[in-house]
Amino acid sequence: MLSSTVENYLKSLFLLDPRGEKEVATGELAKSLEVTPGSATSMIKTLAQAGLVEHRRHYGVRLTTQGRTLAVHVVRRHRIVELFLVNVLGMDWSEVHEEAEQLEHVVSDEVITRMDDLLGHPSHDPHGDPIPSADGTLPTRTLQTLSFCNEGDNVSIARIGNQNTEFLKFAEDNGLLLGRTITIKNKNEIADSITITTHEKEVVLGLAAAGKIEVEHV
Amino acid sequence: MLSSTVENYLKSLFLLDPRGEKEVATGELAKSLEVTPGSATSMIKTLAQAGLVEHRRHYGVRLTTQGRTLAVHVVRRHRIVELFLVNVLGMDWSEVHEEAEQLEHVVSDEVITRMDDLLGHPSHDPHGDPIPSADGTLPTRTLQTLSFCNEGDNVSIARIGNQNTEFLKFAEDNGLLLGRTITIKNKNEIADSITITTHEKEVVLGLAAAGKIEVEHV
DNA sequence: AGACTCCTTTTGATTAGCCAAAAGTTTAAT
DNA sequence: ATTAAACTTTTGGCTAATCAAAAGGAGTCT
Repeated sequence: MLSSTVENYLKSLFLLDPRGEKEVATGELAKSLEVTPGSATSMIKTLAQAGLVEHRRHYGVRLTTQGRTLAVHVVRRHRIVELFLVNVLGMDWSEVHEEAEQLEHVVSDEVITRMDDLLGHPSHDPHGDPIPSADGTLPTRTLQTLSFCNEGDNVSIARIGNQNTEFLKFAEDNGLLLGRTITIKNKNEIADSITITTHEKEVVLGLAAAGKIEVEHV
Repeated sequence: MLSSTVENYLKSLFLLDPRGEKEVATGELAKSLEVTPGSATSMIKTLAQAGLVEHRRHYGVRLTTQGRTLAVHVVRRHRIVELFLVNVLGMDWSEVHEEAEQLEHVVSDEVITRMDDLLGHPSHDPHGDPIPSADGTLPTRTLQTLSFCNEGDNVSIARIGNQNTEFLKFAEDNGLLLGRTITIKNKNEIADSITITTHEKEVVLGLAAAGKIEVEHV
């Protein structure tokens, strides 16, 4: 059995590079796990030893096929648990991330399978992130961030790429919910802001925040 | 936050002495946690330091009020999770103990409260063990073990005091389910056995096994 | 090339838990 | 009153994971 720590390192590596396209820098990994770079280096060595990552000293680290498979399963557990907490236990999507962060390391495959059945084999979690299937395949969608949309675009919200509770509460309060259709009223690169309308409401976002919201054209 | 290890020590102390009547021996505690006596001794010191237990060297250890409160909450989490896994996810009562053993350390109070609501504030878990309420009170019942019953007694099964999967499967296969009414057909102290009937079936049990089954007279 | 900056890696320490085995206590038995 | 048996505690050592701080690479700018 993998320790929670190892699972978290693998998960972070996966989330920092879901396609396995690049090498992840030690510092980037360390930051995402909130450990010092030295800690990350030594864990990378351990993971490399175990064949879960490939490490080129001073350049970066990349999941092996084996490591990626394990990482995907952690992510699957996380996302199914999140959706379960929202759909079955009625929790708020803004508060389930932390909880799932713990549960992902202890729920058995048996439980995950049953939750998945009960939920009807969902393809996405409450934040719009894809749920890997049991065999490790990931549904793909081509999304665009809100910050790249242009004035007049009509788009539907597909994913919120920020798990921060405050951010999610803000989104919820302003009608920025998955599936909602919104219109880009104004975009101002200089002012670094974007104005959108959803139903009646008008909301102004900074472009950094808008970069965390992904949409599909309708 | 308490570590899982500390929670397990507290829980074991509670289960070995639910009423807080006696001092628990180091060896007994060590055996129940499957650690060496030396490990138990050193953890006992840590717990005593933290004010969670009282320790009389060479005599035994006992939960303080504070320690007991924490232990009861761990037990509450465990039992609610068990019932949830059975009633909501449809798992078999024989397989939920191990799962709950892990989950009890990570599920938040929020989740436990919601599970409890969904389950309708149950008083007992799938094995007939009482579920402490959120304020720490335990429902009490006066039960008798099957091994103390006499020929001709008509009793209803109230609790199975053995979490072993094999044992629970055996019980299930032989109709020894909570709430079932059974009749004691024969008891033979010399042969160390007891014969009972449930519906049509006749089952013979050793007295040790019968000692793990608790019943209520009807 | 030399110097500088920004990373990464190494080193040395720390903490929680665990074990094996030595040393110490208690109790019971002669 | 000794001795033995059974148990508990202590000691020393191990592993996983962490951090702080020193040392080491890589790339950049002059």
